[in-house]
Amino acid sequence: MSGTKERILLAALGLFARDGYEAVSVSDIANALGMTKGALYKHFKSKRDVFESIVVRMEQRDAEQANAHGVPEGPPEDMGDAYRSAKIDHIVAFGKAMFRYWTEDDFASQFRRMLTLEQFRDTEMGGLYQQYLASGPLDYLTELFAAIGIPQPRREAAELYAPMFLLYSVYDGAKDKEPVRALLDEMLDRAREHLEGVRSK
Amino acid sequence: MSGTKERILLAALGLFARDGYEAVSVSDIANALGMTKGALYKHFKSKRDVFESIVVRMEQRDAEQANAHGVPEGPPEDMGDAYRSAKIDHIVAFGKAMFRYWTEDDFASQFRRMLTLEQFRDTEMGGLYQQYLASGPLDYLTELFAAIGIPQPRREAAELYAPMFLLYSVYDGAKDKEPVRALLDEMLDRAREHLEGVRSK
DNA sequence: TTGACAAGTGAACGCCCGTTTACTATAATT
DNA sequence: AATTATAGTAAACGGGCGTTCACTTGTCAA
Repeated sequence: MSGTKERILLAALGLFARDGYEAVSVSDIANALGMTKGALYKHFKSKRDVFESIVVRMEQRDAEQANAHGVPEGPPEDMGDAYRSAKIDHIVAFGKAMFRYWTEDDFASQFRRMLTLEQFRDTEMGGLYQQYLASGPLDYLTELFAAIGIPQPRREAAELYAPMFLLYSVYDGAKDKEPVRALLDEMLDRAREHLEGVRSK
Repeated sequence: MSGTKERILLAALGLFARDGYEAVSVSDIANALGMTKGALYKHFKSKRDVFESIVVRMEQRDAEQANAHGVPEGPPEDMGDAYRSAKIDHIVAFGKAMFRYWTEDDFASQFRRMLTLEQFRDTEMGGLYQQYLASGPLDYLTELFAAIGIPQPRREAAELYAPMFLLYSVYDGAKDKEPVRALLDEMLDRAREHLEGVRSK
């Protein structure tokens, strides 16, 4: 038990997130930690093993995040306006927390960028990217909206998630991050107002 | 004049768009065309040269696209409601055309995915990605909205562009592309209705 | 007909890749 | 105190990398 395995994981993730898996050599990872590449093979059996351990680690973190901030299943039918309004508040707050998680948490932010770079390599990577960052969140929000009786739930889900998704990229390229966070909050607040104005059929 | 240079460019772009620049070897490109890598150096002086030629080619295509579908500068002040409404129609139609261009045009679609994979490598690549796909279109729409007196032009620009940007990624991962195009049209039409309801101050 | 040139082959160059191996030092267990 | 396990080094392995070079074609102008 020495924490070296963890340090290798984090260093590799940082490099994978900037250059992509193939462009990073085992020596690059080892050098970033001031060790030789031979030592790295005491902790991982291959370069691919490092990558896969990162994915496993993210799955663990994601499960924790979901338990902490997740939106539990609500009662399926006959809800009052006040209850639905509270639900909408909760979902929008959840969206803001998600944005901060994927931009400000070091591990999640780097993992997001790494997936972005690997998404077209094969169907497995494409699936992971979709699941974590594209159609996954979209489908999840669609179900939440459907469950509280919002009409056209997919369109509303896209309306809510699209600003988050766009601003991930704007955030990554922005020198000053603060206006991006502010714009995100403005847009999600406007989405919330819109949603609360929508009548369930 | 044999068109071989062009074929090399297209083959390389296809591979770069799937695997990323570093993960593609000169042999890969040559093999895709049934030639040896030595022949490739009769047309380009290095692997980097191939990449840079692709970027130059995209710049040419983009300039043509802008001339064909571009929104010219309108008269700066004192416009009637009918004129502003026509302007909004034009901008939204321009957005739909842009989406189809970046998803259905082979060259543009592959170039978009290639830039997505290279965006974090250095500031130059990051700049290109932002310019073509993230803050660039956003800033452009912001200026258009500001020019016709729409209040909070940046927020409205983000509201219009965000669905396009999200659906690029959903489109890439979708087995059936048609519902994605339909959702995009729905969302842009709703944005248009919203914009026409907004009063200029 | 000859000569220049354009386009392609295939082998070679030095270098770096991912991985394995032999070996060393330190720490923990018996 | 002797042994075993752990975590590291350094060198070597075969192979693929980007690039160059000597050489062969075919085409077209002089």
